[in-house]
Amino acid sequence: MKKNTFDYQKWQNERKYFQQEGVKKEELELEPFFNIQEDIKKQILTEGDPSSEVKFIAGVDVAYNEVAQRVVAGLAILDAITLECVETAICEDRICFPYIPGLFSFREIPPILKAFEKLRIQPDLIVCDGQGMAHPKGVGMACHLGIELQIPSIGCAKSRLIGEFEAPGEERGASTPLLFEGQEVGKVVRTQTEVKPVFVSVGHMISLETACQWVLRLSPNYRLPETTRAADHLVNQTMKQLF
DNA sequence: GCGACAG
DNA sequence: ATCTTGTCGC
Repeated sequence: MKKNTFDYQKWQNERKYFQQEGVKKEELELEPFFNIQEDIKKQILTEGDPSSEVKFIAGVDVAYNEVAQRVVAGLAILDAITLECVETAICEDRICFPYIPGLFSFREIPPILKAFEKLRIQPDLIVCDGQGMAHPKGVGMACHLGIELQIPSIGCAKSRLIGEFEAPGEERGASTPLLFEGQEVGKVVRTQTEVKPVFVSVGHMISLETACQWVLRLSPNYRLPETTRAADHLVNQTMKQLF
């Protein structure tokens, strides 16, 4: 089996790279990706409170059709005050990377960046449907995207990837630390009373506390932030219509 | 060696 | 992620 030498620039420019090479998940050389994650990790800023400047917030989500090998990445820009969707953007493309826990961002970021290019409004904050620093190497997709775009970002995942935690209180707003190797890498946050909590972690240029405040503010009526819900609806609707 | 494992 | 019916409730 020939080994693939990974070129990040090429990967970003030609998202069909792996598909063209016919690289299977099992024979994928992981070291190059770990090295990229190491570089990204050094750039992560875990402090910041952009709240006063936040006018627009981007929700990000991606839908897949494995059979057709197609992917739809979607962005929903919400007004930070009214939570109304003021702009959307999508990118429909071929799937370029397999799903591998820990390397999730390499699968989702290419089409997401394409969608960002189509945006008229530049958001002041990004909420991702996945982990930030609550990741085996501390570099979840929210970190990767935040670094790539140099925009404050939050990871808000529906389930756990790493770490241990105690269940938070049943009341909306309750939270407990998510611990990994002796460090607090995120928070388990109850966004709705007696509803399964979400996993919040820092992406880039924001503190964990501020990130949790935003997730709560963005989830007044449902378990997930309105940003994620809007983006989710957008990509599912688009994929459905596309078949 | 045996599970666990964001979407 | 996606495959999938009905059903309970506001």
